[in-house]
Amino acid sequence: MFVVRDKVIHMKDFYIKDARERVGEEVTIMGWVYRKRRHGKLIFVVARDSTGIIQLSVKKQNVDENGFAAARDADIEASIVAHGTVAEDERAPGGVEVRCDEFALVSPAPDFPIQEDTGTEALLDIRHLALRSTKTQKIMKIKSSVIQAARDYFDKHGFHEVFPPILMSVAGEGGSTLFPLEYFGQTAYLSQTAQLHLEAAIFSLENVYSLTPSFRAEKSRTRRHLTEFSHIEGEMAWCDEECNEKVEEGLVASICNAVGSRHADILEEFGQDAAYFRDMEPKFERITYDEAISIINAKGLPIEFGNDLGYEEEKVLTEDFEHPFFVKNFPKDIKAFYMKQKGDRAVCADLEAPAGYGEIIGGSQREDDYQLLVERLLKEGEEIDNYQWYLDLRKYGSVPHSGFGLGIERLVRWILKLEHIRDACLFPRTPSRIYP
RNA sequence: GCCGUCAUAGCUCAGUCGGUAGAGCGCCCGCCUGUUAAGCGGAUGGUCGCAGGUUCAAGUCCUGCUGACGGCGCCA
Repeated sequence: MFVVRDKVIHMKDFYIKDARERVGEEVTIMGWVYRKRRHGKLIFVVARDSTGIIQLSVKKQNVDENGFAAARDADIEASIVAHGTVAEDERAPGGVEVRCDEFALVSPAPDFPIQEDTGTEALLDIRHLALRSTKTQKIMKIKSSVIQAARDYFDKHGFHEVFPPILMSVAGEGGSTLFPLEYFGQTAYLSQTAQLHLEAAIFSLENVYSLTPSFRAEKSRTRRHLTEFSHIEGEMAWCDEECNEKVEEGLVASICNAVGSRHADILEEFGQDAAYFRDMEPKFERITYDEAISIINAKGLPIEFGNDLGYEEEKVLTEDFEHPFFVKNFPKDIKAFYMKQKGDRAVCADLEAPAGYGEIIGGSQREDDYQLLVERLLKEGEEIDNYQWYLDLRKYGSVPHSGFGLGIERLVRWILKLEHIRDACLFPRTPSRIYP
């Protein structure tokens, strides 16, 4: 409850998106000043809230003296409450405006530091204010729906959400760089994947997923990397790699369907075809690593068999695909120790987004044999003691199982074709930015 | 870790051959009753990233440093 000009207001009961259905009615707008144009005794205030923007026309003859002064003094991003009648008017942006009979300033916003031509760096320095932009607002709505759709999918398919630890004693994937931290006299690390702990959880819940931040201490300076990202990971007992890919494509297609049908307006504002997402089928093409190598070579980019696909290779490989697709059966030497192997190959698949937006999912069937895991850990120079708990999972009722990790920001970036992955993040963390 | 670019007003930038620091926008003041990131007039605004060097004179040339941005590698 708060008081504006002697009126007690208990809650907001009008959102700007509903203006068109409320033409002719009196409403109370609560929001922030988005734009302002003064014309002497007439002031146009464009207000925004979480749902949209609308023009408020404030005429001196229609409001009292304090109200007019408030409209005159309300700076960009000042918080305001206004009352008036919703009217159709083709002179107003969007064709609807509110003709105000009351206008009050809730809190001023002198010298808001963002204007039209503010550059990337300056915006990142004041991300806590820049996230008010309608662009960020829309991106975060998409991200929210992506996560909701993912949870819906898992729920419908018999998964349980679990909450693995973020504080870890050892690496999840050998070689990757970890953020160390002081933990009561010993060194702990921020999790770079929940996978190992999810593997433990399947012996209780069989099909599990988690949504956690993951951390990578690589000084990656690219449009595809963050040091902290939102990670959806799934792990399934009694599930081979084929089964794994079915879950992955089902999940991604179902997320795309949901976003396509719920947010056609936002997709189109970002230049995307809503129908493409709404109608996406959970049937993604599968190619092998060997086929990928041939395609890349055929396109004139030489790559030797046995090498991992770098960004240039991914870009060339993905440019002709319309939908996301799997690349399967990478040579075992370029993949992680925990993947099941078959001959010289890892039993794995990465899901690549089209048009060079990069890997969205990395997944594999996991090695379920105790001895083979011990051998690989030793070969990589790891301390077996650190992994004893993980090895125990193969000692007590081991089962074939598979799992995957999906990068939420990468998926959102691909859906909206965002320039940079940090645009898909409220407070992006990169090697050079941990503030604000 | 590697390669490259950049750093001048609150923001976006210009600054020629080394010769007293500029513009647009914003903020502030004034005018304006239908604007569409309005328009017109006025005013304000600077440790030229930091340190050193060359020179009568450095935003400009040289050296070092710092920071950010762009790209590679690593990955989701």
